[in-house]
Amino acid sequence: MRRTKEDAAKTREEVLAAAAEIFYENGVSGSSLEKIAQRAGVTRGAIYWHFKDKAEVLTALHSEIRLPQEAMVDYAIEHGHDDPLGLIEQGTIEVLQILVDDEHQQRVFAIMILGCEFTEHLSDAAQRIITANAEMFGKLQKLIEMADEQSSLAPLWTADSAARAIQCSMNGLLAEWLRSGKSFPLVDIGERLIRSLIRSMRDNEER
Amino acid sequence: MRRTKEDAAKTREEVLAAAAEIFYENGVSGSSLEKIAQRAGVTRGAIYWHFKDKAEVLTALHSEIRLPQEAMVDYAIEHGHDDPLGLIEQGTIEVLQILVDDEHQQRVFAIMILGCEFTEHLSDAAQRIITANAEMFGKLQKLIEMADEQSSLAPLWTADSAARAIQCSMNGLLAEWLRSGKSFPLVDIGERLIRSLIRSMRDNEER
DNA sequence: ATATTTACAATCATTCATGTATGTTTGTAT
DNA sequence: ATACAAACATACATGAATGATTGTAAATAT
Repeated sequence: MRRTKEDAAKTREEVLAAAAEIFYENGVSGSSLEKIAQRAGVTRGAIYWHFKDKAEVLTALHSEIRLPQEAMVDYAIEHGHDDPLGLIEQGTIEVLQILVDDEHQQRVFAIMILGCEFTEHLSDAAQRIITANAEMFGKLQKLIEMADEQSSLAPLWTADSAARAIQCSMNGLLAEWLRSGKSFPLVDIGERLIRSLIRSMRDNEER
Repeated sequence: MRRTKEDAAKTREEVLAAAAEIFYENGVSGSSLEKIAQRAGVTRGAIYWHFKDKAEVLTALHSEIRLPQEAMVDYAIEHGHDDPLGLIEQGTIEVLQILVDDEHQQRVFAIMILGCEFTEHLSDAAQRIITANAEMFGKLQKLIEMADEQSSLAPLWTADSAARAIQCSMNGLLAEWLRSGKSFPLVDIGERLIRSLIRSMRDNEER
């Protein structure tokens, strides 16, 4: 049995780590505190000691994550960088590189962004979403391959990466619009975004 | 009491419409069939007559939605359009315009994309996500305003729209990467995407 | 050395959604 | 006119998760 402050802090961290895994696997609503406790090697009593309820475990997970982008953006605002756009570009890439190596951050982000309602009982629905997305991607890819054969695809892009980029930005656009309560003009932003993307995908002097 | 085939089909549709609303408001896991039944003006018995369980209601909602993009993409593949990239651009904008006017589609998309785990008990966690996103957006906007004052922002963009576009594509990138099980190189795609965006935001002959 | 608090474990009662089983009414076929 | 099945409503049993309470061993304060 553990008693010291350090041990208590350790079990707290273990509970949070277990919660991230369980939430990621079963979704937040699909995860019981009992499962989390088992994964962490404790009982529910331990969880209730450190946290009020499941919601507080979730907010603890969320507050644990410090968006690296924020620090970067704050720095840029304070120092008045001479090339803000270049800073955004560079910072974004660095953030992505850091994220790729941090599994825990990935899980917490997934829980936050996707909600992760991939319960066993709803797995077929989740599966349909995934396959539908995959089909969409395949068709997009074929279309862009046609453009490539007509030599109208810029050398920066491949058919695969271009299709992926379009898919990502489109779904991101929809998700942000819906999440924000439709607080910005969808068509307006979407038009600029897709137009910029497509323009960069055309061979520069082509048209 | 209703008995004819048409009446039965009507209640089925009413159940689906109610389910979309309840799912959208409470999240899938947070919605009981009882609540859906009440909203639809029937009892749970009616739902269990038309559907096996909650999962089947969800898949019915999902299969109801026909992605307009798919029809467009299929058409393009069959007909071999001479400008595939232009077709994608145009088609995307049209899809967005249609979506803006269809509340039901918006709800179903929100359920599918976001998962919508915004239960009452988790509302503070959801709130934190929203506010964190809003803060990120504000800082991004400020940064881009700085670029604008240095006259390095292309006329196509405003600080607001540019910040929104970056936010959308970044979150979309992360979401797709996580949802697809990390099936594509995040940094690679992200670098091309953000680079294309930033380039289109710079004043053309500036650098 | 003793008291008190910490950090849990174990138990219990309650709620709540689910699934199923059965009842009831009405359309429809014969 | 009667029989049967469709389209539900009602009632009940089950199980699972929750929150609360209680117990307890060790750490820490005095």
